[in-house]
Amino acid sequence: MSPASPETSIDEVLEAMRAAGGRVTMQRRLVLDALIATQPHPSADDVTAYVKKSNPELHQSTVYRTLHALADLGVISHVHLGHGRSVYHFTHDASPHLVCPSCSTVTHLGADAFTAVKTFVSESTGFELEHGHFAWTARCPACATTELTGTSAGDPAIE
Amino acid sequence: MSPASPETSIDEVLEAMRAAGGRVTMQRRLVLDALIATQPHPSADDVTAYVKKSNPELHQSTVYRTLHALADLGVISHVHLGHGRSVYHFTHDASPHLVCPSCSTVTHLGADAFTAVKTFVSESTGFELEHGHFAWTARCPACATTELTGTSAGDPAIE
DNA sequence: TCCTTATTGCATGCTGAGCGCAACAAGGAT
DNA sequence: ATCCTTGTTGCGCTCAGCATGCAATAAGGA
Repeated sequence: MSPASPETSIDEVLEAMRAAGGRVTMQRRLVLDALIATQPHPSADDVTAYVKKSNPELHQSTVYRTLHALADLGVISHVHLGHGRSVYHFTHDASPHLVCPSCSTVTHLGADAFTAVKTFVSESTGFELEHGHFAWTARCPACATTELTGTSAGDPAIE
Repeated sequence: MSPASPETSIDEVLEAMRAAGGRVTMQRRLVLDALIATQPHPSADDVTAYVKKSNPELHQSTVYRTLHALADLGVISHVHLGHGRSVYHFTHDASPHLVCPSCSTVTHLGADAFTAVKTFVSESTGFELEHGHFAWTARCPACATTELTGTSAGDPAIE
């Protein structure tokens, strides 16, 4: 997949971990690999599954711990998509995730649009919106037109 | 607590359940009571705890099932606040919940502000924002001023 | 090369939520 | 007022997602 921006270069990230007193292990390299390969919206399970395809012995808790370490480093963060599910993305993705309540498709609000919204909310309420931690529910254009009939009914793919 | 708006009148809601083919039971009345008493941001556990204070024999799964029934009826909906936690609110609260990443305080974006944001997003992206299912992360004014120093550090009260 | 200590793998634990089933009861029909 | 259908309840169990204690292992500075 696209090597993404500078700070997602695997070696750079690993170097940052080392600088922070951590250690560079094969497992962490593999998890980072998988994280990049499974972008843009992998769950912890997705990452684990990807790694295990080539390295079945790598344990799930190692993935979770690496994910935590990366989050502590500020390189990635996770977003809750509903119920237990949450997905991981590189921090430089600076706009909210949008989840369609009908088809569960995950997209991003554009950074520009987010900035505009953020500014508006900040000026009118004093709250500083952040794009992390939670997805925003937003019916995608396709579903919005398809389901002009039912108001709140539909098929709640996301709960 | 405040009896809230018309459709949160307990009897009215119970009548709606009956009209929908459901049955009016003491348990449901108790859960509704608790739901109102514990507003504005009760978790399923909060509701259960409240009910059990006076009716210890009412089982937790009854609470979950009643909550589901009320959600099916469209009377309430739940919002994910992070990890496992989710809170229930009456559907007429028509704006997103805001959770401060520092102090965990839960508030609402005003309905007017939400409408403005929704319109903007709809016109610029075609996505129809909804206020349900997920809270929005927003640093509250108090924390925003307090933590001018740390950019993304702070104390992640919410993960 | 050595030695400290971060990390791993495994098993186990935890929390929020949901389900199957038999007993029970709401409430329309009689 | 009584009956009978069928939605609900309480209980115990399951499940998914995530975390953690511990002994063994290995990174990497000295």
